[in-house]
Amino acid sequence: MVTDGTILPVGGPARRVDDLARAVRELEAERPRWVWADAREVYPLLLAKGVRVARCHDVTLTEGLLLAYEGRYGQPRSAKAAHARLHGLPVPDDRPSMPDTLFAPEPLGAEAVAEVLADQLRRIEALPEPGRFRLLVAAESAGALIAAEMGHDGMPWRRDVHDALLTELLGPRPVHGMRPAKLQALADEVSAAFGHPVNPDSVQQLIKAFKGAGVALKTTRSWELKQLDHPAIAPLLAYKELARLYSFHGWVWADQWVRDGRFRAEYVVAGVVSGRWATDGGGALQIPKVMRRVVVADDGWTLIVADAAQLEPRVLAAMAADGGLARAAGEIDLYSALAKSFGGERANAKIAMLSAMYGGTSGDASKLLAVMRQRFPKAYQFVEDAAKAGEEGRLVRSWLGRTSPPPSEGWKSLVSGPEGSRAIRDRGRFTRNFVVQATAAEWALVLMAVLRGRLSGPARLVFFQHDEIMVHCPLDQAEEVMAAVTESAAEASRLLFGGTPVRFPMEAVAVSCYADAK
DNA sequence: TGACCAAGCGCC
DNA sequence: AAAGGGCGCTTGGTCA
Repeated sequence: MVTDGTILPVGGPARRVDDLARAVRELEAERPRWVWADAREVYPLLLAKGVRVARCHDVTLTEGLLLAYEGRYGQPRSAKAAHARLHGLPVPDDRPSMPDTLFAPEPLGAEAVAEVLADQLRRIEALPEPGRFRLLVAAESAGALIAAEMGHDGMPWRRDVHDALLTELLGPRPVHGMRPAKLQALADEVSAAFGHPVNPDSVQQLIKAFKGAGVALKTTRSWELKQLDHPAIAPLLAYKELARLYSFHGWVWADQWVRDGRFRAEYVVAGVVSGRWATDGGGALQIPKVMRRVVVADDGWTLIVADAAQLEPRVLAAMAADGGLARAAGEIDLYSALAKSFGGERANAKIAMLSAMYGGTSGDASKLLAVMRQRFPKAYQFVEDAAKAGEEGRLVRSWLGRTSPPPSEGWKSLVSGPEGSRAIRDRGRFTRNFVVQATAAEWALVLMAVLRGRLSGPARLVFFQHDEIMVHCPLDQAEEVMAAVTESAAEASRLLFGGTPVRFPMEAVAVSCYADAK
């Protein structure tokens, strides 16, 4: 627990404090922007003491953004490393692959952090679009606060409902090392269908067993299995689905991750190169939809759930300033609005957009992409340029300046070899997708930062999944929180794209159970 | 025994 | 319904 530290006011002398949490609480009344080396190390300790802050500048996250922009992706980004670089000293390695050096025993002094901050602000001002990058830094730093708060507050998770659901699907919780009854019954059915014991968790055993039954398989992916006709298929598919539920989000998982009626996830801000969040244990971003019925608001409280509709194509329309696409993106259902350009077929419009953003080539994609190129030339060109940059080994950037990692040495050597064209295509698909995914991620980050600032009283953000948010609040706050969500979406759009005609609809619903949100 | 990889599939 | 970019997480299986 942090009970002492140093506070360095702007322009003033450093002040040692015995009780850092208390000092922060008192100074927070003036709404300062706290600068700290790493929110992940500081903020959970403050939250544990009941202290929350409105704004911060996270030096580590900012250094990561700046290094990537400068083409130095992957260099140590901690405040300590940044300080060492400034002074030409040996740089401590703080990459995730070096866990034992992640938390330096000796923290950086406040004066040194201030020095790194000043350097960062200089580097930001020297960028071609400092205003955009400042917004990115503010949103990323707000994300650090939100991630820590969500980990602290937790999403409501009813263990009794969870247990009932698992028991219904799998049978009662088994003793250690045993399969639940229904899972074992399915495994027995699979073995019976082959006439000998087969472990359905073993790819090797399955492929061998199918080979013995005259069925040649390259993989045991469910979509491949579904095309086969064999008595083992049905129980095997059922087994795979339930086994995943059991091992990923079963009783053992709940023992580890659910306490006091809350699932406390460990989010990793900027854990994905595109700026999406990742998780460090708990799998908060991969909770199966069937588990949503376990997320239930407290008595007298409600869950406000909202997701941004068709966020990525809207982001593309706004970035590319494509008039036609922007007009379609002024509608609630973008794909329906596009349908008439694609022979009246909404599904075709969707394929065309997704193929453009992800680099798809299968099926009807190329024909539909030709239509896209003709009808929405600026949007088409925007993603083509991103793909070309990647294929040529160049960097690409999001709207606010988050920058893709440079190609690896391995890629560069691959390019001239026999696998070269494949490597080039893969890299093009990556950068094509990066500009859209990264900008969508920063839109969502800005939305959350704005929304967090608008929440009052006990309302709390408790869940975030790429383009979807959840707020837990007392019932009588439901209306104001729903309005705040919609207003925050509009504000995020304005902050990123100014007066774009593109709309970013974010309809919020109030439900007592997450499963009722759709 | 532990480290590491591949397969597979959940989410967006 | 999926295609396809990004992830996390578990199991089985191999190798030192």
